[in-house]
Amino acid sequence: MRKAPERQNYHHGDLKAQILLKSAEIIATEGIDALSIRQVAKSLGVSHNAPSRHFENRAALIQELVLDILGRQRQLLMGVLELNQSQPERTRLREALRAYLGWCDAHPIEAQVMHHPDVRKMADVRIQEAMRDWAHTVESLLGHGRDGQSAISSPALHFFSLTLGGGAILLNPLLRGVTAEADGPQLIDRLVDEAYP
Amino acid sequence: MRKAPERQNYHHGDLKAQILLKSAEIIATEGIDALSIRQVAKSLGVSHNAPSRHFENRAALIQELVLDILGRQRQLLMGVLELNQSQPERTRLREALRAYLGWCDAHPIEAQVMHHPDVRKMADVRIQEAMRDWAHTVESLLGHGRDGQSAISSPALHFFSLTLGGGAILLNPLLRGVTAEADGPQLIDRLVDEAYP
DNA sequence: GCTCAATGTTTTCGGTGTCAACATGACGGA
DNA sequence: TCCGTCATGTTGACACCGAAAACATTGAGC
Repeated sequence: MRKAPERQNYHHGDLKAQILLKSAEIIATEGIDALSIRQVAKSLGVSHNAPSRHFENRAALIQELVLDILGRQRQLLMGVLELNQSQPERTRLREALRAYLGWCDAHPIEAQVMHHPDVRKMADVRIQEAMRDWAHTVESLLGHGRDGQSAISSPALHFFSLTLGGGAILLNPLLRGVTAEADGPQLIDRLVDEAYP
Repeated sequence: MRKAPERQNYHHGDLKAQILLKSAEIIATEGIDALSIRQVAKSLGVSHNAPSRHFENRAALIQELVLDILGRQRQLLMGVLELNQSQPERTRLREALRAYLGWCDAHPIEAQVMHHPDVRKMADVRIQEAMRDWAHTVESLLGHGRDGQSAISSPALHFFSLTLGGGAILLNPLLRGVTAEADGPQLIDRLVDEAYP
C-alpha cells in the first residue's frame, strides 16, 4: 500500500527533517505564500496529513524555519564581530550593517520570511531568545558587554532601525523602485556610506 | 429572492465603498489575515461573489486599501512639512520621523498592512506613484526640491531606513520585546533622540 | 418599449488547514 | 516469545477560501 516503493519503512524515519528541507526549497523558489503543508507532503510522497505529526501548525513549521535562519544570521554577525575586533567602533558597525544588507541582497526570500506576518505573532520562547541573542551580539559590536539589564542601548536601537529599514528597502520592489537604484550592492554602498561615513 | 428585505435595490448601489469600509474594519479588528472576500460579502448581506465585480482579486482589494493609507500618510507628512517650514533641516527631519513613528504607534494595523507581502508584489502604477510621491515629500523636507532626476538623495535614503526600521521595531512584538521598552512613545523618543539629537 | 451594460446570484471547481478514526511498525516488559 | 503501547503515517471528512462560468435583475439610453 506504499506510495513510494523505494521507501523501506512504513515509518519514514526522517520526515521532519525532510519537511523542513522541502519547505525551505519551496519557499526559496516560489515564495512563502506558495508554501502549503499539503504540497510539501505530496512532493515528499507522503500523505497530506503526515506533517501534522511533526508540526502542529503551518505557523509552527514556518517558525522552525525562522529559527534556523535567525541562527545562521547571527552566526554571520558573529563572524563580522570577530573579524573586525580590533577595528574602531564605527568600522565594526559599518561592516555589520554591510554584512546584514549583503545577506538580505543575497538571500532575499529568507530575509523576507523573517518578517512574515505569521512570524510576528509567534510568541515562542525560542524565537524571542534568538532575537535577544541577536541584539546582544549587536551590543557587543558596540563594545557594551551585556550589562545585566536587558534593555537595549540607544545606539544599538539606532543601528537596528538602520539595519531593518535598509533591509526593508532592499527587499521591497516598491521601495526599490523609488530609489531608482537597479543594483543591490550599489544601493547598499550608498546606505552604508551615509550611515557610517 | 432578496436576502436583506430592507435593501430597496437589487443593485446595491454603494457596494464598492461598503466593501472597502468593511474590509478596513475587519483588518483593524482581526488583522489582515482574517480578511476574506467571502466574509466581507456575508457581513454586508450580499452574495459571496458580488465583490468580484468590483475587485478582481483579494490583492486588488488590499491594494485599494493601501492606496488610501498611503494617501493619508503622505498628508500627515505634508502637514509636518508645512508646520516646520521655517525650522532648520534637522528639526524638520526629526519631527517627520516622530510623526511617522507616532502614526505607526497609533495605527499599528494600518501600518502593517502597508508592508504586507501581498502589497510588495503589487506592481500597480498608482502604488508606485504614491511611493514616489512619498519620497519626494521627504526630499522636500531636506530642502532639495525634486531635481528632475528621479533618483533619491542619499540623506533621504538614510531617513527612509531609519523611518522604516523604526516602524518595523515598533510594530513587531518580537522586536519590541528585545528593546524591553513597554511604552510606544518612550521607544519613539529614544529612537528620535538618537537619530537626530 | 427594447436593448444592453452593469451589477448581483448561484453553482461549481480545486485547493487548504484541521480534526477524528484507523493502520502500521518499533520497542520494551512479562 | 508474545503482547501492549506509543510514535508515526494514512484515510476520510468538514469547513473555509478564491476563482470562474452561467444566469437573473435592474436601470439607462435609444
